[in-house]
Parts: sequence; structure tokens; C-alpha cells
Amino acid sequence: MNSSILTIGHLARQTGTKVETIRFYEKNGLLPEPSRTEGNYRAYEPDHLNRLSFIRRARDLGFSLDQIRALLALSDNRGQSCAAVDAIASEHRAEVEKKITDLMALKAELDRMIDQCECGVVADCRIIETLSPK
Amino acid sequence: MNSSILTIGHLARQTGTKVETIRFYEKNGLLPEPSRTEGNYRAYEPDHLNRLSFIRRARDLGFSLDQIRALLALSDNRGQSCAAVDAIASEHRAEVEKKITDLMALKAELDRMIDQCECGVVADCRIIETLSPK
DNA sequence: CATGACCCTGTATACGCTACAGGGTCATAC
DNA sequence: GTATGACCCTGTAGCGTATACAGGGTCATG
Repeated sequence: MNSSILTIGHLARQTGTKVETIRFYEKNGLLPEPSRTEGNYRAYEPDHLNRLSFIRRARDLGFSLDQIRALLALSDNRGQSCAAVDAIASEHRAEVEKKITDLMALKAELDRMIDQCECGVVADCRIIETLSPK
Repeated sequence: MNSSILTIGHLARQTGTKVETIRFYEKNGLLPEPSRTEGNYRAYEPDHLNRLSFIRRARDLGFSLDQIRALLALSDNRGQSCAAVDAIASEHRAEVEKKITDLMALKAELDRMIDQCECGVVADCRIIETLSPK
């Protein structure tokens, strides 16, 4: 096999992605289908590697696959206004902020519940009591 | 039909749960199978309602179904030490704390990225640039 | 030519539901 | 008595983001 082609394993190692995940991205339209070798192996080009890196970075930042699809489409149209990119990123940031707020409220409730526990028997357990209907 | 029996719809309305979700809890061993009417309707007892309320409260607090199964088992053994309950709740709190920490780090990164955007064209977009491999 | 690393497709699993198809039951109105 | 509509039943498929595995083919190396 030509040693200069990029196999799926190469892409996986270079981006820290599982092979199955790369195939999953292809099936879901995030990564274009590469050409195939005679033995039916996927043969990637450097562009595929760049695109996959982009996807992984965006995933690390918590963007959804839908958002990433949109970001990729935008980054392919380099003359367009970047307002749409900003909108996606800001929308995502707002989601993250909401999650933080919600989780902090949740943690406060858990703190209250757990701090009451005097660790006797279950019958007297404040945690169970808090969960039980009055 | 006997007007005093609790149908699945009653449980649903009284706990703010969808009917399908109640059946899902039953299939997944959180809610015991109730007896049936002649017409094969589920006929619940007040205990079922209490148990479902417990489940919903715990879900609202973010406990997983596995954790809730364990909490229910513990609350059925009222003489046991409540340390196990405390362990589950503390484990969950630690997970929530970790999520908050992770999301705050994420938000900081998003802030940095978005603040750089000068909203020109995509070719100059700092957001796309941040995501792209160098 | 045998071994083992790698690749292929297709399907099942995880979480916690939600939705739907295709049917049965029940209370109420006429 | 029957028509309507609200409610119930089972079983299956779908969401998002992968991960795992079965059962097989390909490739480089000894």
C-alpha cells in the first residue's frame, strides 16, 4: 500500500479520535467521503485531516454536531459575513451559561440536603425524607 | 370503572409525568408493576404515587435512574445505616461540581474566542481561526 | 504462508425519555 | 343502542453522540 496515503487509523491517531467516530462523522455528513484504495480502504487527503481537527476542536468546546455542520459550511464560504459564525458561538455560550446557572442552583439544593444528614439509620435520614412526598 | 382506583393518567397528572414515562419507569424496574383491572388497565395504589413522586424529585435533583434505583432500595430498608444514602448523594454532588468546573472553563474559552471576533468576513473570522488547525 | 495489525460493513448498546401506529376500553350524550 | 371522544394497551422507533462488537477482508512482516 502506498505509504503516503492517510488511512483512517492515521487520522484517528493524529486527532485523538476513535476510528468508529470518524466513520460516524462521515455517515452523518460532517466529513466528506474520501476516495478508496483498491482494497476498499478509505484514503484521506490532508484536507480531511484539517476538517477533522476542526470538528474535534469544536466538539471540545461543546458545540453540537448541528452547530459544527453550520460552522463548517460557513468556513467554506470565506467571503461571507462572519456574523453568522458569531451568532452560533454566542448561542452556544448562552447555552453553557444557562447550564452553569442551573447546575449551581442544583448544587445549592444538594448542599442543603446533604448537610442535614446526620448519618443515623435510613428511617431518620434527611436525604430520604427530602426526596419523599410529605 | 371503580372511580377510586388510580389510573396511569391520574399518576401522570398528579406528578407532572408523561404517561409513557411512567410505563418506562415500570419497564426499567423503578416502579413496581401494579395490578390490572378487568379491562387490562393499570390500577395503582397510593404507594405507587409516593414512589413516583420520589423518583420525580430525585430526577429533578439530577440523580441518574441507577442512583434512584439504589436510593429506593435503601429507603425500603429503613433500619439500615444511612451512610449509603449519603454516599450516593455526595457522589452525585461531586459530579455536579465537576460539571460546573468544566463548564466554567469552557465558558472562559468561548468568551476569549467570541470577544476576538470583529465581525468582518469569514476569511478574517477569529472564531473560525481559533477552530482551524494552524 | 502464517501471523497480527489494520481495515470493512452492519448492528446493538448506552442514557432518559418521547412519539407514534394500531388497536382496545370506558363514560357520556343523544 | 350507538356514536363520540377521552383514555388505556403493546410494541417499536427515534433523539444525540458516540462506543462496541461480530464476522469478515487486506496488508506488511517474518
